[in-house]
Amino acid sequence: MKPKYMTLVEALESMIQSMGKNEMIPSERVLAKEHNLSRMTVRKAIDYLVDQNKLYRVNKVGTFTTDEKLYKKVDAFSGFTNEVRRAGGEPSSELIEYSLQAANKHIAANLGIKEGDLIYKVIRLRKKNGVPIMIDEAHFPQAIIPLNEQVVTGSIYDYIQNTLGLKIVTANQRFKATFAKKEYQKYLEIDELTPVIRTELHVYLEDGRIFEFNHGYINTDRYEIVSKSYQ
Amino acid sequence: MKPKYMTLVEALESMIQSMGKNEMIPSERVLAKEHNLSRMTVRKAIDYLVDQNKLYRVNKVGTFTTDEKLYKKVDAFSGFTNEVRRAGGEPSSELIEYSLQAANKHIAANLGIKEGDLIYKVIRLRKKNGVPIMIDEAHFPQAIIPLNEQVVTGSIYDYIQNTLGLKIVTANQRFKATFAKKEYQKYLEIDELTPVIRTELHVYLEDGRIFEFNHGYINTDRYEIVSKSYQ
DNA sequence: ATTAAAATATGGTATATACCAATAATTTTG
DNA sequence: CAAAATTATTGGTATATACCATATTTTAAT
Repeated sequence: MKPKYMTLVEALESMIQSMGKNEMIPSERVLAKEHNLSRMTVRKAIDYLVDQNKLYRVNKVGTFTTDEKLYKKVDAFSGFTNEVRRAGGEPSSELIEYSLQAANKHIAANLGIKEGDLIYKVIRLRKKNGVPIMIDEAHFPQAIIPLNEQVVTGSIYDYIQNTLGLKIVTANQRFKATFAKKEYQKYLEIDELTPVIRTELHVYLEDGRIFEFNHGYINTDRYEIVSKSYQ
Repeated sequence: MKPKYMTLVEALESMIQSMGKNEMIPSERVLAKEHNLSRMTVRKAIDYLVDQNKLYRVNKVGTFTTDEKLYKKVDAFSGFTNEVRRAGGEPSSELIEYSLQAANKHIAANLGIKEGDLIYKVIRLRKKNGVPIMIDEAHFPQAIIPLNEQVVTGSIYDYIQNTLGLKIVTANQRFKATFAKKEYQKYLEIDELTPVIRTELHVYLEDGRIFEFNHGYINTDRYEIVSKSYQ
């Protein structure tokens, strides 16, 4: 059974969708009355959306929409599928390429394996609610992650954690502004003059082995990278 | 007057400090009784710490400490000067503009203040080892951060923390690929076709007030953004 | 029309209470 | 001693209520 505040979150999300930026939403008391909820429950729903950067509050004035688009959390890495889902979206991916090949020097160095060792190369176009957001080339050492075509069309991270029982502990990510490869521009629905963020990602297992080396191109008009840091 | 849940947050923080990782803290009901608070107030304090990744909950079991110490080190926000220094570089900055002005609608919304409130606008070219890396426009509400020209040429963060005695707790940052403003291109030593990463930064004080809204342009050929995340 | 006072609305905090569902500890049963 | 049943404990959700301090709007006075 879905909690009531979650139902309200969804209602508010679609309301926000149809609003401009920095517009005020109805007050907590009004929302409570409209939805037959207590104000505390309404606050919980709003808390949820404030945490997601979709709303912000101004004390004694009101609660307003942000210019939030899609965003990517940097501080807790869980794979594209889970990240999009957590942000309240419906993730999907289109498989562009899937092959088993020998690692070249560059890939081998980034995975900490020997040149010539077998790796799976997986190129996927990632979408949120059907909208292309990023395209990425992932490389997995066959010796650690035995893939097959069925797994590749789903969430590889769920497979690694649940089926293989491996524990993912850290991810190092680098960001750089650049242009996308020509052959990727059509997938991302951009032209040759649209800058993108290129990510480079190394993901580690508990024992320190790298099981994924990934580089991707993000259309930041559709998917902004967000990071939250604490002191 | 400090809210009660904040007092509990502090008490819990020092408790966490003396505990190991993945250790269970007392239950909400016990904490409520011990501190003469209602359980809802205790939950609010725990919510705060969960959001900061210092605690995590397991439904029907308990609330536990994380291995946050490591995480904090990597992702802690400390301003450009300290960040460059930590990376082993020599930071410096060139003051491009410094003025006191009335906040326009956009700036006011981002700082959570009223349109027309006075803010300091500080534009600086940031360098690492004398090489221009990024340029940023920072905005500080005068009511919170009283600046002067001398402070602006040094580390504003050191001034805020040491002289004003304010506590910086969180920073939200967003990244987007774009091009730099024309007048900034010469400072960054790039041409009009070099993509940059645009950052947008909100920095928060302990009481939730935003004391800095900042947007900057990074020459990622010289300065890549790196993030490390834990699961 | 301007100014001043009053009323209203807002988010922020805090309490007390209640029930749920699943886990973990305890007790009972065989 | 082992298995099963019971009980206590846990976080999750939800309501109703109350008061605060300030921003905004409305009304009244000048």
